[in-house]
Parts: sequence; structure tokens; C-alpha cells
Amino acid sequence: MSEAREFPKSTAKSVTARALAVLGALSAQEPSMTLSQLARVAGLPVATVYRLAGELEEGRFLQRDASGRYSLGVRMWEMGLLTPVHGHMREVAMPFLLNLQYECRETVQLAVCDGVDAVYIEKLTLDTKTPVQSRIGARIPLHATAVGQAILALSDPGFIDVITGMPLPRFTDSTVTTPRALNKMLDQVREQGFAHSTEEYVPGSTAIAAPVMVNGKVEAAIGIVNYELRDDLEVFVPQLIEAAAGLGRRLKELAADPQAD
Amino acid sequence: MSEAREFPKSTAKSVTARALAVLGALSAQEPSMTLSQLARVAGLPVATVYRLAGELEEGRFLQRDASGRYSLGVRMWEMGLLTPVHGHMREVAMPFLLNLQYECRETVQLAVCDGVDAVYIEKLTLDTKTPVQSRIGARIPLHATAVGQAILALSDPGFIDVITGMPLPRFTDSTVTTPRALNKMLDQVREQGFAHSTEEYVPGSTAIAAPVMVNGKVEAAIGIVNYELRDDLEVFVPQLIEAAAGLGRRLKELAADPQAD
DNA sequence: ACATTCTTTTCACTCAGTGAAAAAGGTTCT
DNA sequence: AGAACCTTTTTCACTGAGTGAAAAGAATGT
Repeated sequence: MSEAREFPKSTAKSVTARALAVLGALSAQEPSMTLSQLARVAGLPVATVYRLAGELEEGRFLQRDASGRYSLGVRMWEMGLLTPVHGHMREVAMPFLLNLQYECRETVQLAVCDGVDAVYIEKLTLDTKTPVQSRIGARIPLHATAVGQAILALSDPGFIDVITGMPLPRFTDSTVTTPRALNKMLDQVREQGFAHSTEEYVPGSTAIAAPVMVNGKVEAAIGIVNYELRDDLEVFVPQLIEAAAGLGRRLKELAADPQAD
Repeated sequence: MSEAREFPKSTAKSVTARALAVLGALSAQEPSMTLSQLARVAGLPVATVYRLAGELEEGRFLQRDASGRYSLGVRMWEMGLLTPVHGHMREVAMPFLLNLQYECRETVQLAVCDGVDAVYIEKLTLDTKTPVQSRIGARIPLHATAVGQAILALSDPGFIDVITGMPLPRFTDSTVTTPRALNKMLDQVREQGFAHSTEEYVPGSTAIAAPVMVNGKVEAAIGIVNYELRDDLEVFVPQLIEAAAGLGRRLKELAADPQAD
């Protein structure tokens, strides 16, 4: 009767794919699991996962805590740091973000474009209590956030067409959901040099963001967010623009001479 | 005659181990490589690496740039964020570090203990030009740095014995290299509640650091560094201690109730 | 003491992974 | 242009590494 297969029983892939599936089983929601959970989520036999996980543990890509539960290992983190996104962008950007944060004392964020959405690379919040609104690594829509719009506005026309052509999901009453309206908004961003978004994604939050340009290409966007509907966020526009410009210049320098100071 | 084998010709491991070897070939020094470089460094036949790299790329653990060079992929970074070290420690600590940094305007760092050395988890520098002295992810000696000493001093006696019993490499004239002297120094740290290190690791740098305690166990250390031999760094001790204590408290709260606010 | 769930070990089968070699592109010489 | 030397990609016959069902061993709950 109860023949319910719990998982799609992943159709026999290569060993490598299986190993990656084991790693991929861990998520933000469940960052640590027992062996059998791991097996269930990965859709693989326990014995197989047992072996694979053993090897991954040896390589420090996985680690087991006292109770025997698996979580991702230090190696994973170390290698994550070598990723271009982190190793370059974040590292170079940090001082600019910190200085900006020092000046405005609001939450400052850095995002890049990956595929069809933006990804938070860094987020500096002073509040020790505030729940994590937008985690680093989180993917956010290009059309409904200030950083997203800042990036999108300066992307190349072809890409803009692709995005405006896709369904634009609505998140709040203020979300822009028609290609027409979005294009108009992007025009404004290009004109002003920054994006301003009020409650388009998260109710109660306001943000401004400026694109980071390197040799005429958007590489990222820096944003300032506030979760209490501050209406005078624009007073920080000059600092924001300066931070974005500064980062752009620095990235250009480093691209020219990777060893530079 | 010239039969020189370039690499140890890694003795046929498991597929998984090979795949990890391919990933592991990338390093901070060489964060991107061509296929054949990858193969050479990993000590595997090109054809093999070709296949493995293909699969890793599919899983977004590797990525190829325009020129066909491989570097670590976004997935690697995303998963690194789920690591306990990052996902918990760093995320929770950030606001404390930022506030501390705001108050003292010097470089602030966060380190944890891993194996027999300390590892930088975060480092906040304001200077946009200063060369990256100590990269995030870098391993540093427990006996010769302020953060290291702060951690070591409050580790359990057995561990302290292990460390003091190991050879203590000298880095500068001021490095403490005898077990006796180190123990004396650790006593002082325990007494004062913070560590103060002057040019023990990097010439020209001074640092103070305080341990982060959770339920009587050191979980990390927060440090303030200066590279210009500032001699009044101790004026920040109160803020430093408060930041460390605050983080400790917060970590304890979260350990008790993981969902807390 | 029994039931249940999780971890670890074993083992015979076979198919996935292997790597040498050749083909196909690229780059840098003279 | 042609030669010498890279690197990347494809092919293919061989075989041992990886497989997963099943059973044994731990651990925990009722």
C-alpha cells in the first residue's frame, strides 16, 4: 500500500555527479544532516552515500560534528574564497563599502549579476538584532530591487530585452511588472545615475543603489537600504555614487595590473 | 635521458578523490588555470581531467571564462557560505565587528581556531590601497599573533600543552619561541582579559585581541590591528572587550534557540 | 524487552571510468 | 608560409573501481 517513494531516485549519474549531489543536499535550510537524511535528500542508497561522504570528509569538503551529523567542511569555505566573485570583487570592494557605511550608518550592500538575477555578495548591517533580511548569497530579482535596477539599467540592450521580456513577478503593490514601466524606470536610472526603490520587493524597505562601471561594463552595484521607510535616503546619493565610482576605478586599475600594490 | 616526471603521478585514487584533486589544484596563487595546467598540477592525465572538469563545470563548481581557463564556480562560493564557520560565526559577528570598527577606525579582524592554527574569518580594513596583509582564510600561528594568543590562552590546558610543546617558529625578533615565555604570556592574557602583541609576526604591526567565550569555551577572537606601530592601541580595549563579550552573549542566545529573532 | 531508526561492513557483479593515442585547433617562431 | 610546439577534444577497447542489497551492529525511544 504505502509504496510512496520519497525522492525521485536520481537516475544513475556519474560518480562525480553523485558526489556533488551529496554536497548539494546540504542547504541554507538544512545545513547539517545525518547520513540517512543526506542519502534521502540526495536520492542515493545509504551505502553509496556512506562511502562518498567518507571520501568527501577526508578531503575536508564535509565534516562531522560530535553527534555524527554532516555539514560542509572548511575546505569548502576556503575554496569559496578563491571564487572570482569573492576573491576579487568582494575583497576589493570592502574598503569602499566600509567607508560608505561609516558615512551613512545604514545597511550597505554589494550585488553582482549572475544569470537572470542579482546575487548579494556582501551586506553590512550594524544592527545586532535585526533578522537577516537578505543573506549573502541570496538571489534577488533584477526588476524589483534598487541594486537589481542599477545593474540592469546599465547592462547591454540585448540583455535588458531578455529580462523585460520575461514574466516580472509582483512582490508588493509597488512592484513594477510591465516591460513598459520597467523600461521607463531604467531610463530614469540612467539619467540620474542611481536607482531608488521603495517597497518594490520587501514591504517597508527603501533603497538606493548605484552601478559600478569598469570600462563601460556594469560589474556590480552598491546599495544603501533602510527597513524603516526612511524617506531621506537620497541625502546619501553623493557618497553612494562616489563609492561606486571609486570601486569602479580601483577594479579598472587592478584589471590593468593584477599585482598593483 | 630527460625522463623527469613533473609530478608525483598521484597513485590512482578513487574517482571522487580525483575530482577533488582537480578542484584542489586551484589556489590563491593560481586561482585560474588552463585545462592542461590543471591536469599537471592535479597529477592526472589530461583526458581524465577533461572529463572530470566537464562534470564539475556542469555542477557549477568550476567555471570557464571567455578564454577557456578554469576557475572555481559560483556553487563553490554559495556552498562555502553554508559552512558553520561562515554561516554562523561570521554572520552573527559582523554587526559587532562593524560597530567596533566604527568606534576605533582601525583594521578589525575575527579569527577562529582550526587544527593547530588560527584562521581569519573576517577582516575589515578601511584603507583602499593597503596591500592585503592577511587574507580572509589565511592561517596564522597561535603563538605569534594577538588573536592567536587570545584564543590559545583560553583553550583547555591539554590543547595549550600540545601547542607549547610544538616547535614555535620565529618570525621576528619579538616572537616568543620558548614554552616558558609563551606560558607566561598566556597567563598575562588570562589576567588582563586581552592579548597585546607588538611585531611578533609581521614587523611593524601592533595588535590587541580579546577572546569570544560561549559557555566557558573560546569560540573565536576579535582583534584590532595597526600597521604603523601605533602605541596607544590599548585605548580601545574597553570597546574591544565589550564587542567580544557581546558576540559571546549573542552566540549563546542563538545556540539556545537557533530560530531566535 | 521490543520496535525503530541510523550507521557500518561485506561481497559478487558489471558497467562506469580509464588513459593512450590520434585528430583538431591555436600560437609563436624563423 | 611552413614548421615546431602547444593545448583542447574525441575515440575506443579494457578492466577494476564503484555499486547497492542485505545483514550485522549501535543507538535511542516506548
